[in-house]
Amino acid sequence: MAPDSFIEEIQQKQKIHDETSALTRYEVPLVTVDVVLFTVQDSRLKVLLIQRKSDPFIHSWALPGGFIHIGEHLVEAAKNRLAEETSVTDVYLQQLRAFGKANRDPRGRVITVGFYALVSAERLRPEAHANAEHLDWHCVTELPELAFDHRLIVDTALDTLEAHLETTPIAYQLLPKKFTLTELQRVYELIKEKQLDKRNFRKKIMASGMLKDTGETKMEGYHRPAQLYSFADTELKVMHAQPV
Amino acid sequence: MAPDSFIEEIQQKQKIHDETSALTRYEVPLVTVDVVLFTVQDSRLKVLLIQRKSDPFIHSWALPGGFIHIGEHLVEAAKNRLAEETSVTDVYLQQLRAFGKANRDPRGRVITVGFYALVSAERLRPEAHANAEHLDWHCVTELPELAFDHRLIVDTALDTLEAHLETTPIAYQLLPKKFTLTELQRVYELIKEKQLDKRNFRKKIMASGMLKDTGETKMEGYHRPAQLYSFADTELKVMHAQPV
DNA sequence: TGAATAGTGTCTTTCAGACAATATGCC
DNA sequence: GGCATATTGTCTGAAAGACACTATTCA
Repeated sequence: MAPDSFIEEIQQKQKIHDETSALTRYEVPLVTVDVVLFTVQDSRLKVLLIQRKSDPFIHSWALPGGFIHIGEHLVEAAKNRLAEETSVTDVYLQQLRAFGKANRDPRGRVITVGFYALVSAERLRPEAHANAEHLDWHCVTELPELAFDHRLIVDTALDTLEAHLETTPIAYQLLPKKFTLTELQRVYELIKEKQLDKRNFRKKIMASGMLKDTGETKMEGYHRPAQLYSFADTELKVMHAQPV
Repeated sequence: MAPDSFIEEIQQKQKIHDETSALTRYEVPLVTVDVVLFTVQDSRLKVLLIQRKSDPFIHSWALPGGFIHIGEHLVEAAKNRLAEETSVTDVYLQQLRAFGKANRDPRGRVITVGFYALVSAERLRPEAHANAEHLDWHCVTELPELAFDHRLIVDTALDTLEAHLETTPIAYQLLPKKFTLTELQRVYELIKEKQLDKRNFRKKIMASGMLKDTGETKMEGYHRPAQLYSFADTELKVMHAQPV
């Protein structure tokens, strides 16, 4: 091979233009993060999806995410890619696991670290949607076909979320700061996908000591107003800094 | 820069000699797998560690593991690196999660996917130790200082193992095919780090339907022989192929 | 007073945990 | 018989689950 064309080829390879060139350049697996962001809207559990603008899977829906930069901790990478792609910040983030089937990305070898995130509808800035035509919330029960193995990641997130619900006070991450017991029960019912008994639910929640009565009430419609509660442990409210 | 030296430099960069050159070559995070291999020996829960022969952390103890090859699924990579470094094969493998603090490897940006593995002492070939002077089992209660963030990975593995013990029949992975109820109870006690009541333990285990009475007995010492059991679900005995 | 949701208590069943005596084998 | 471990059942307390009526607000 002539030195000139060889240099050219090498120089070409050395330059990263976009995701695809990064993928073909190296002989090592690349690493991305993908975030399954949940919220509750209109009494439905929803996931934020982005419609892809490029191949592969052009026009398909996919999870927000992207490549990890060289100096970023994993959680930071997840936060940053989510913020860049969706303008959503200050979410509760938890790692699921790594997803690394050798053929999960047709462009090359890409391992992704999946996260789930929770955000309450009230914390969502409407601007996040304004500039992003190809970004939308989808009910977890009516998901479109997803790009890559993102369906597996979403399903893993749903299972993990349900398991965490029983062991960790995370449901409030999907609610406003002050909420009624009925609203809290709705969140549990949506995640567990089954109806719960009102008396048993309240008995259990109140016994757990998670909640603090704010003394305020909430009127909505022509009926008895409901007590408003907040989560008792303010320590738990700060974003969970997990070791990664 | 003269073309010749440029080509030379590029060619140099293109060649991966060892882990360190791979680490300095790329501007992207690299990915490894690390395996926390547990076994029960002499009534102790032990972890397999390797003494490092090179910097960083030279002479420190570390988990078996290594770089993921371009075509390997994650689990395959874990199996292969474990086999290469320790000659141990046919283990039960389960992913923990990705560990990716930006500074966890002083050589550069390395993200590792942690696994835990279970192997029964009887399945361990003695040869695995013969050729490997720098490879040894360590009691989980008396671990030396570990390289990198491997202590965090081991602690995560212990927590995960304990959690899985309650939800999945995995304890038999640490036992011979046929075992006594007392032996099974020892495994539970070692992992949970507390003593269990013999009657309550047997009641629960037998109620779960996990076990099958082999009809055989085991004599050991001058006392009543114990019944030998095996795990009932042969499906569960095959190595668990998880989606990655 | 009618409509709509908030709020509350009892009974039953199930599961976890404390607890001790008998059985079997070999010396 | 003595020794060592295997094997077995009852009682109690806690938590989960089934179940129905009263309270409050406004039109």
